[in-house]
Amino acid sequence: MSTPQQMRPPRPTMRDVAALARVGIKTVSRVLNSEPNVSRETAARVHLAAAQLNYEINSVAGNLRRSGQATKTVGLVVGHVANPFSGQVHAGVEDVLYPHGYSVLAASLDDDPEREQRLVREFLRRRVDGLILTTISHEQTYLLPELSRGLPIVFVDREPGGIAADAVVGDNVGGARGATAHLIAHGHRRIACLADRETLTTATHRVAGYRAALEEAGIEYDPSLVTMNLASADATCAAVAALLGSANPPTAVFTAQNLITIGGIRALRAAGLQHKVALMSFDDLVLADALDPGISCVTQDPRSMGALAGEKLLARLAGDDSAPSTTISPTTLIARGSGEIAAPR
Amino acid sequence: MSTPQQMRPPRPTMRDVAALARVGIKTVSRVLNSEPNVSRETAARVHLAAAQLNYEINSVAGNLRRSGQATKTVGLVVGHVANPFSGQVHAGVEDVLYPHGYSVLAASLDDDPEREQRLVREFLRRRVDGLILTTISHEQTYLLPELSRGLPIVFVDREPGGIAADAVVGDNVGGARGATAHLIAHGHRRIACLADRETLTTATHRVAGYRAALEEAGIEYDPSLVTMNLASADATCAAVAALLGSANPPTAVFTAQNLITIGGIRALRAAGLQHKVALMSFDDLVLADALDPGISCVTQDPRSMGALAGEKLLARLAGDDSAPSTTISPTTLIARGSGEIAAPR
DNA sequence: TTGAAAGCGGTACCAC
DNA sequence: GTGGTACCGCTTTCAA
Repeated sequence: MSTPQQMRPPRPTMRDVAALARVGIKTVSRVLNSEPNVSRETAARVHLAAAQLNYEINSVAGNLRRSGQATKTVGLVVGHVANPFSGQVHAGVEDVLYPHGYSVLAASLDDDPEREQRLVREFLRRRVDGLILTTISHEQTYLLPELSRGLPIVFVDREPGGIAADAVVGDNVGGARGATAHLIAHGHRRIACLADRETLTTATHRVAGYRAALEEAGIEYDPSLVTMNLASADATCAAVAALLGSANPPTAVFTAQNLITIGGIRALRAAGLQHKVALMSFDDLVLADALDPGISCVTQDPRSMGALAGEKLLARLAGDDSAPSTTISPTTLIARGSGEIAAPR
Repeated sequence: MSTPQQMRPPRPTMRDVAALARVGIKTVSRVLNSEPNVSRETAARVHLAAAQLNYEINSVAGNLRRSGQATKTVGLVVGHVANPFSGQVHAGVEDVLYPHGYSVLAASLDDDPEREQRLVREFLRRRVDGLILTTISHEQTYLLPELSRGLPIVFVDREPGGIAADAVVGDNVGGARGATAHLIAHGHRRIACLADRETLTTATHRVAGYRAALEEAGIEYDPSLVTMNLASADATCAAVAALLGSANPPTAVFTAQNLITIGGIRALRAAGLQHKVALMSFDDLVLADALDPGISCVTQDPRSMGALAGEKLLARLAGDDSAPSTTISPTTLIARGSGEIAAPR
């Protein structure tokens, strides 16, 4: 079998259209790009020829010569395309960039730090005009050459390490503090905190918010109530089960991420304690209101975070060269029942 | 303010690397593409120069001249990137295509039929090597020229209309029949069916499966129990509430899509009937097992559907020119409680 | 082993 | 209004 491409009829080029319309190639270019100074009849002939050949302009070739080799493409790296949070970020980015003619090359880390650099490298080879990144590795100094070259890079959800760059993140400290304070307001003093990997600023900031709330209430910090590096719902379920079975169990639980919340819910239900032990989640879940009790949470707006990141990128693309800034997207507390269970006395 | 691009230091080209390494440009190309017939010392000089300049090869320019102008890019259109189902499909596609060097341009329809053609057109302009599409418009004859040109196109989740092309879909008829038969086996004879827009084959096939199960059991079809064109959870909630309040209400409900299921759950709970009226869902939901009762469902595997679509595309890309085929991905029935509520007698 | 020249499919610039 | 020609950054071809 020979090369498959050779068996296919070749795609028409501008030259083919020009020949059929009996005009110069430059005139075809003018017509198809809606440039001025073409007579109506000539334009009509060109459009007819293009339609007959089913010609579609080749923007890849065009962009090669065009202004500064812009490709009108941006690269988006998210934690995992299958995670609803990532999907919302993607949607927000799309909302903002598509109307401006940008396409989005999307890829996911799959929770694999190795992939981060590989994906970015692939995007650079494709000469994307900008990058929107959710990172997983600890630092991003490998991006320094690109940054100094002026490539717009915006981080979303997680702040970059080792470099100064734009970022859009949720109010991790404030949200966690609010959630914890909410539990304290309902009389709890022994509050467990379950969080993600400590290489992620999202996780460390949420734990920091938790501690801040304790401190403000004058409650002593008990490290045995805090478990970090939880990477799955199952691991969380086991961790919570262990806490509940301990000598001095918590009366409330703060789960600092959506998968972790699922594990926490499972553990409480397995122990039959879902109406006894309070639960506050960081991030919302579908059907969280249909559970009994409903799951109280502080929630971010990932779609708006994606949109904010897209807007920041557009601004940079348009020449904004102000100092890098971090935008903090607010969180909202939603009370549904699980967070309002009072502490026993 | 002048054009921002002009203020940025220009990105180095192969010529810059060649000059610094004092070799010809073709030698740089050979080294960076790991082609044979280059001396070790020359290769070392080139690598050093490339590293000094932070040079990254421009695959866009390269692909312009390279074999058949392949761009190593595929376009993916999904229903909505923010929908977990779409995210899973995306993940499956990525799993298969990335190891083969393809990048994925992803875009979502946002439930807007208008967007479908615009997005496809944009992908064609970018000369993607293939297309994986979840469609929303009723027919896709506009793709005929591309199909006859040999562009690989694989439909996923929903079958194409008016054209013969590869497709990967769930077992909509079989899954719906199984779900309905499950309810019948628990004594139900008045089973409501709530489904999506009738322009979608997924919706019509699921209703067909529902009817097939009734027929097999010798139950007469009652059109008043079937509501189609439900586009949201809220609309479904209202529709179910109306059915429950009618003179001869259903004893069981089959919700034929995940958003519709959410509406159904809300309606049953609002009426306090979640333990009286049985519910079977098409597609699973996060936390469906944590509800009381747990939500029984037939579930597809969207990630595997995405992967199957990716594999079909790879085969076409490799020259497979067999007749278009439709792959049916099986469904699994998961019993959790809501589907096993017996009919009153 | 190496490199000069042509060309991929368009756009920029400048004559006509 | 129209079109020729150089050229974007790379690969291909072919000669040295």
